[in-house]
Amino acid sequence: MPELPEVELTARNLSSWLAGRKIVAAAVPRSRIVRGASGAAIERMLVGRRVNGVERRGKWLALRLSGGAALYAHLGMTGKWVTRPRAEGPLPHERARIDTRDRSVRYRDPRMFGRLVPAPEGVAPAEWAALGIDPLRDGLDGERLGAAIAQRSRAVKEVLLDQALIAGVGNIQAQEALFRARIDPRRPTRSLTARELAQLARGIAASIAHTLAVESGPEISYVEEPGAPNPFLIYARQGQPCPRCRTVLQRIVQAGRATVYCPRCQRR
DNA sequence: AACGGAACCTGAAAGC
DNA sequence: TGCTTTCAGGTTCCGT
Repeated sequence: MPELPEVELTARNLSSWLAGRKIVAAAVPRSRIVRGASGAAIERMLVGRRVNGVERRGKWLALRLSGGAALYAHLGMTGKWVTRPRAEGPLPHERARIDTRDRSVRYRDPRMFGRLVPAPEGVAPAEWAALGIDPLRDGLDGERLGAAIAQRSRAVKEVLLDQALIAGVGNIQAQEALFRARIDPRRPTRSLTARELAQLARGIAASIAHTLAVESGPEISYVEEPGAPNPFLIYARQGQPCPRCRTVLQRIVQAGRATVYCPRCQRR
């Protein structure tokens, strides 16, 4: 279940697998992942084209193709791009495959919340165009963060999940960043001081950098998967002691999503 | 306009 | 053991 760091690592992997190479075959069976187009249309767009590069913005990916075309992709909750030998058969929940002369790249997605959006003329889908500041691509400091979110009255944790404001932060990164910044997730966003906004911007950057460092590799594991380690400071650690002050971490629900926080060292 | 809640899906873990 | 419930890091849509 990917957020900015996992999508960034996916973009790097896809780039190393595909950039500069020609697509010799593609298979995109009909599924709800493909909307507003047919799988066959995606196959036609891909085959014969060269992959110029892979771009990420927020939780979206863009495969830039020769001739000005692009394939936009979102991983949803359970989407994952992996590479396999061309001779290997379809993986469980495989929704697409892209083959070069010497490798096969597969898209797996059990829950099918992901998306594949063809753009033969390169025109980005509305979801891509609507994305806000990307902390990794655009850089984020207290001032820019404040300009994006400061007037909001909703809880800061909920506002951080709005992709139109800050792109790529999801339920884990929001919790981790607020913990690092020592800010209570329930605080009305507009109550944050300039100093706290600066701390939060640093917290977001630090959490993303930490996640990138610990998760990099050709098969990115998501923390909710069976047997996967939890590399996070507080995510899903309710009931455990705070790593900073040993107070028991609490779990609450905000806008239908779980939030874990330390009631002592995250300031109200 | 903004908000909460349900919906979209499957699979694994926890509960009974 | 096996059935039921809950939960999951995604977005979107609908009613208020």
